Amino acid sequence: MYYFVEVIVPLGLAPTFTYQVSLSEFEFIQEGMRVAVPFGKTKVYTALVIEKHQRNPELYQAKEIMEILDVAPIVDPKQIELWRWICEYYMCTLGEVYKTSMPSNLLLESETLIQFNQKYALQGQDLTDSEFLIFQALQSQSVLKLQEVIDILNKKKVFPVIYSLMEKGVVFLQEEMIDKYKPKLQRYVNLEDVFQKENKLTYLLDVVKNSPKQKQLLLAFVQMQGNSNEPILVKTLLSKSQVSSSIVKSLIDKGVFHELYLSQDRVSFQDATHAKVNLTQAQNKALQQIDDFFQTKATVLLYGVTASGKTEVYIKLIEEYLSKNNSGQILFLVPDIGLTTQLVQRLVQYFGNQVAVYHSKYSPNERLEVYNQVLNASEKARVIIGTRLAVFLPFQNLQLVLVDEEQDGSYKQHERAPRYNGRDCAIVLASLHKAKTLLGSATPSLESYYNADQGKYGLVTLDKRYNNSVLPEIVLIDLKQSYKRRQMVGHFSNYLIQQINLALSEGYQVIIYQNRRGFSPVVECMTCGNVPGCSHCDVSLTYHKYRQELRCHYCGFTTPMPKQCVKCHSVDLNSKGFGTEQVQQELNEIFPDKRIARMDQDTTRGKYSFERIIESFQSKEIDILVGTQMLAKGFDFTNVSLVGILNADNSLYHPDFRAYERAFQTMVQISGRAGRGHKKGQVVIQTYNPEHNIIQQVTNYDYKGMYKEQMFDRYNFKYPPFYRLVRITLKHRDFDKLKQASLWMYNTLSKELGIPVLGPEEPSINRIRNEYIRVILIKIPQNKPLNATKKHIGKILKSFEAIGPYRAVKVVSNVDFY
DNA sequence: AGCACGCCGACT
DNA sequence: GTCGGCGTGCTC
Repeated sequence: MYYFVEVIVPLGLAPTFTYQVSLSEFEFIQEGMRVAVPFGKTKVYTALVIEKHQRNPELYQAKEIMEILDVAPIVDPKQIELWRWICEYYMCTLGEVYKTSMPSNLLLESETLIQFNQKYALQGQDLTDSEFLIFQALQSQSVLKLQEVIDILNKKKVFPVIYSLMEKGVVFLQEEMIDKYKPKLQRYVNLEDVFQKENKLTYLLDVVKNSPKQKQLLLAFVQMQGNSNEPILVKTLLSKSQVSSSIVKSLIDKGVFHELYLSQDRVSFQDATHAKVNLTQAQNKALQQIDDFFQTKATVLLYGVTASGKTEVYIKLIEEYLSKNNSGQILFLVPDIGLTTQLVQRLVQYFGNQVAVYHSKYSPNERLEVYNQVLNASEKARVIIGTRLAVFLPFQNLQLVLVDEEQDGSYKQHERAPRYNGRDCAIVLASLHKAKTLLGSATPSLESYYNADQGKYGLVTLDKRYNNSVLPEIVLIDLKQSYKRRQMVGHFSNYLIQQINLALSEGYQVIIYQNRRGFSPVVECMTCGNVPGCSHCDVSLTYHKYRQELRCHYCGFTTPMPKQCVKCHSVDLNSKGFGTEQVQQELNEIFPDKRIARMDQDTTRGKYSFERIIESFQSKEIDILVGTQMLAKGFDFTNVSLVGILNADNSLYHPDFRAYERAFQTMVQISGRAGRGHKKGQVVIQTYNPEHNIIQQVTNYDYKGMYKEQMFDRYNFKYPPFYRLVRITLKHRDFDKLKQASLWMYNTLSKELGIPVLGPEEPSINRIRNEYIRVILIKIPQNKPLNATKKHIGKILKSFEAIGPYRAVKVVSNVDFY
């Protein structure tokens, strides 16, 4: 009898693979366990068992697995179900979902190691030059990595050399899987057993009576230990007792203590302070409505204006669900990492160590620990705060999902497959667990509001700000007029400067929003009009003054700022447009005695730089904060009375059907940072188009007006939520080949699908990293079966691949692209 | 996807 | 001649 397992490998390959196992392995293995499998000629992958069976494959001989890596499943059937939904809906492979789902520590790949064969008798006389170099290297270091061989020989194709060395018996190859997880060990001490008695203190003090420091330490120790007999962490013992570590050492030597190393959770929070949330009447009513809706609906949209106190409602809801079900888990999604810190601090006050955090800036070890806590339904991970990645955690008893700022584009993953939307996956995840989902936003996405409108979601509204604070007043400044009347200093209108002065003099802080980083986007030669562009992409370079360089925002290419025009050598270079860096500089000139900081991608590179800026702003070390749309996220700054939006127009004119919706959302969100304390806030919007509908709707906080108008356009021009979009991107280095290929693709799609297909369009940036780009847009009407249509598209993509000359064209499909 | 293999032009 | 580029086929 033969026994097989069906596995997923972490690659972009559609099929599952069949491996043979022995009877005892077959009996031991459960679905959801990992196995190491040989794959292809050299590789070893961590595969996941999703089925056990006895169907012997007819067309090939199944390989055997190498090793079983788990003793119990680490992935459960509900996760696999979610994965299957994702790969069908977002048109990707199970392997890709598997790969993003697992903490990297659980997905080890083999590394080829070149080992010296100790039995090799000769001294290298029979070797060629290259072979001798390797031989030499192996004398000092008996194991070489593949990359090291490449470096030593200084060439790329090293396998011929290695093979010949193998034949000559000098080396052998070894595939090594390294277990990357290292538990974090911490030093503890405990009393030797002889002292572990009722009256230990008197007994002990006698032992150390001649040493005041040791006495001091022991007193602290006994106090900390109480009656528990548990080991005590040396670090805290030292800080409590205020003595040096040598005292610990001498007590160990005396035989009073013994030391031990215990593994420690990498992330741990303080206990809850047992703070209580007190809801206002409006919040209470909202909570009540949410609960009522959850009786009949799985998903509820909480539409609450900025600073209406949504977070308190969330906290109360979490409290409710935690007490209702004593092993229940709650997932709290946030759009990006920057937001977690503030939120975690708040939630820890209420839920203490039951809070866990999960996002991509966590180290692999930290992520693995949280993964395991969720898998084991640990008390330490009852409330999980995370980014979209957190939908892949192995929930055992998920009761409630919260999605804050549900409209935020960062929920959608663009860069690589699976191109999923965390919000939408969260809703599916919740339904698999029969849990409830609450979407929250001050400016809901049209999609979600539409769903609420249609009765698919419950809709709960909070239209008053917390603490009776009022929505900030919005003042429009007409830039055309202001420039004409010379009421501008740089990019600041006189009015805005005056208001900044006023706010600062009253002790408030100011936020200035400019949605462009760098100093100025374009450098232009005033003599010949030449604009330096990126040599790899079809974009102009952005001037970054601080580093005196030109940078490509698409591929990261940088070059020093030229002193003269590269074309005509004129020195008359001028910059057009402006970014955050220039804004900061202007502010420095206008307000030389104020502390001005900047927050954008350039200043928030490091792991904690984001938090640092936020914290120093909160603690009033900064007077004026300049930033990009990062600032639009739900930060709670209580001391900001004024927000300035320098140029509202550049967000309006994006060639994107969501541009207006987004412009509305960011402007309202940014405005919402003002006046969160007691003083009424003010927002100054500078624009060339004060009459523009979106600007007017922002000024009047007219979400419904915006919704109605935009929905009308979406319907007329066949966009979501009325149509589902699938965007196909084709890329290739050869312009003509790409043109042909995309034409074939367009023709086939539009002929076979019988639904609207647009393109193949040359995007406004038509070359990135030396690859040309074409885009095709497929619009799936509501009355068409979604999955069948996607399958059909998938088939067409397959037949595209089958065409020889087109094979090298990279094709990416992006469902519901944002 | 990622990798090895094999064919081709460009140089030491 | 050798090296690296790139198209092609394959992975249980």
